[in-house]
Amino acid sequence: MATDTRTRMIEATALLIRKRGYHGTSLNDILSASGAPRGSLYFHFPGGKDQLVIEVTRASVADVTERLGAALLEESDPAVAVHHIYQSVGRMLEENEFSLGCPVAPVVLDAPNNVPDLIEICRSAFEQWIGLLRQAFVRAGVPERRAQALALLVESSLEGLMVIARATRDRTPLAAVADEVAALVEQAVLAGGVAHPAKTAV
Amino acid sequence: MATDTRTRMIEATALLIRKRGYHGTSLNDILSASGAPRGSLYFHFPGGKDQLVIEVTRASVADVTERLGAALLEESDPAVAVHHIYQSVGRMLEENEFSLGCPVAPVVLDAPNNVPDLIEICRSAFEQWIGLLRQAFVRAGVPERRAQALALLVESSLEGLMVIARATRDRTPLAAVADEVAALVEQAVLAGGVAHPAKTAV
DNA sequence: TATTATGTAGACCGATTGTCATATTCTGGG
DNA sequence: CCCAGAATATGACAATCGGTCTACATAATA
Repeated sequence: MATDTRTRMIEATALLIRKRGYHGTSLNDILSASGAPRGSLYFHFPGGKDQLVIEVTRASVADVTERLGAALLEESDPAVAVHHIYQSVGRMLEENEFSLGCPVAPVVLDAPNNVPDLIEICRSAFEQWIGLLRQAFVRAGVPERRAQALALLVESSLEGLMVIARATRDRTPLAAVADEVAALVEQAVLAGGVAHPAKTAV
Repeated sequence: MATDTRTRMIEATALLIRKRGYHGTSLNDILSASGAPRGSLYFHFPGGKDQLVIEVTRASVADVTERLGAALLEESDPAVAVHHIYQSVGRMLEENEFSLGCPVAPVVLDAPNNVPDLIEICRSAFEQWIGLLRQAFVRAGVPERRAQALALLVESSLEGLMVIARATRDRTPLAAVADEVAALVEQAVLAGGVAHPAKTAV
């Protein structure tokens, strides 16, 4: 039974942070959302709110990492995989009426600087996600350097789109960017097997 | 002077919100940062914190809009202009030791849902910025639809990069994505004036 | 029954927001 | 030069909320 209360707390907190950020989520919110009594929080998380948020963020990141990795592995063409990823983010936003975003962004923008563990978790989250994307591109023949740039482009645009879509309550930007980026990835894959990539700008 | 205190409050709040978000910024923080006493806040902003944040966000958005518009006008080649924009965001991040981000994102992720004015300001901010980018691309000969997709890509990646760079305390992702996106814009400009979006212009 | 592991309740205290009565500064008219 | 009154500034105050902690209750075990 212990774990039940504990996991309910973690899940409730994960949702609330994605909705309202670190400071926007109070213990009262967490308790009423998880139906747990006040004191239980300090039994399960002696470190208080910070410890709870750290565990929540760790779990959320692991979840995203797993799903991102799976999505990239089940499609051999990374352009298709990338397209799927944008679609699934769009679906997630719509299903939650645009009130939910990335679990990491609110922590980065909102969290107190005096919790180094939390910042490290966020840093490593982005590193992992970008790394997964880069690897997928490399596997498809894109040169390392270009693969990294594309991975950054995909990850950053997704992160940004989650913010923009939340403000505009509109899913269509996701689709437009998905097309553009998928085409670019496709092009990089084709160019990667052949000569050298177009890298010059201006 | 009255306006002096008022503007100092607005400027202090703008900074704090970009650093720590809506809920992470307390009235005490604002007061001590602006050197104003408590009561003055409610004299200048009878609506309290919400009114203050609304005015602050409006001002910040106007500022960004103005600078973005100027950056896009002073360069005829939008690829170059886009490159400059990424650079200037990177510079801003570095100069502030990666503790500052977009003024709108924290409000979107963090703000209370019961202030519709605030949400509307954020929605319209993204609309304006994307519109400015789209117009610049259209002026350079990119078809409307493609221009919109590219504008979304630029804006979303910038927004995302500000979050990622803050977590990683690293400016290099900005440069990598800037190269990639500028090349893509260049390509779209070349293709736009001509016939069809064909192969890569190496 | 005694002891320990697990879970709960609510008191505590500082922080936060918003209000108010009073002080000070500014302004123009006599 | 002074004064009336409008505009602005001030910090003490109340109400609420937030996070933390200690004392208590229950269940399992020996």
